[in-house]
Amino acid sequence: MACWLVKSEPSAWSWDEQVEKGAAGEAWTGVRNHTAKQNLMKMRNGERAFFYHSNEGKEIVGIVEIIREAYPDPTDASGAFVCVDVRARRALARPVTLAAIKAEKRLADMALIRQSRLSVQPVTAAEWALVCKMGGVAP
DNA sequence: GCCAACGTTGGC
DNA sequence: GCCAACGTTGGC
Repeated sequence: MACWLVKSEPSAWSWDEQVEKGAAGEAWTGVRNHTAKQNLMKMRNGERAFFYHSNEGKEIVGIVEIIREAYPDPTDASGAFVCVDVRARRALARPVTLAAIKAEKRLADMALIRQSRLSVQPVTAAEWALVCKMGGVAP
């Protein structure tokens, strides 16, 4: 199973808002980048993604699960982009900050660092396991 | 099809 | 608020 990381500015959509949606989840809309779209298209039901707060916080705060695979983004009038539905699974016991990720050599190749502007990105199994460990949750 | 100008993201 | 990275647009 592939692992992912999705970014959101908490002022636009926060982890707390995601948690409030509960098991029903919410559409992950607003992606307007083709590389990010490609990644959305690859997501499969049941896969997990880290929920990262950009700008404010700059840390991974939780884990979401894909509950609906890619479909046309209702917020995109052009019809070119897609969204998926995700539901919150659990918060990290300790958020993993960007600074902590940068300080960890084994995470130097994370897309979060190498492609800082990409809002939907793949995470390797090794990266997933390590970030979970740093965050105090089971992989 | 190239490339300069411009806009956006996101860290600092 | 600044700026680097990078995607997009539009003139040629």
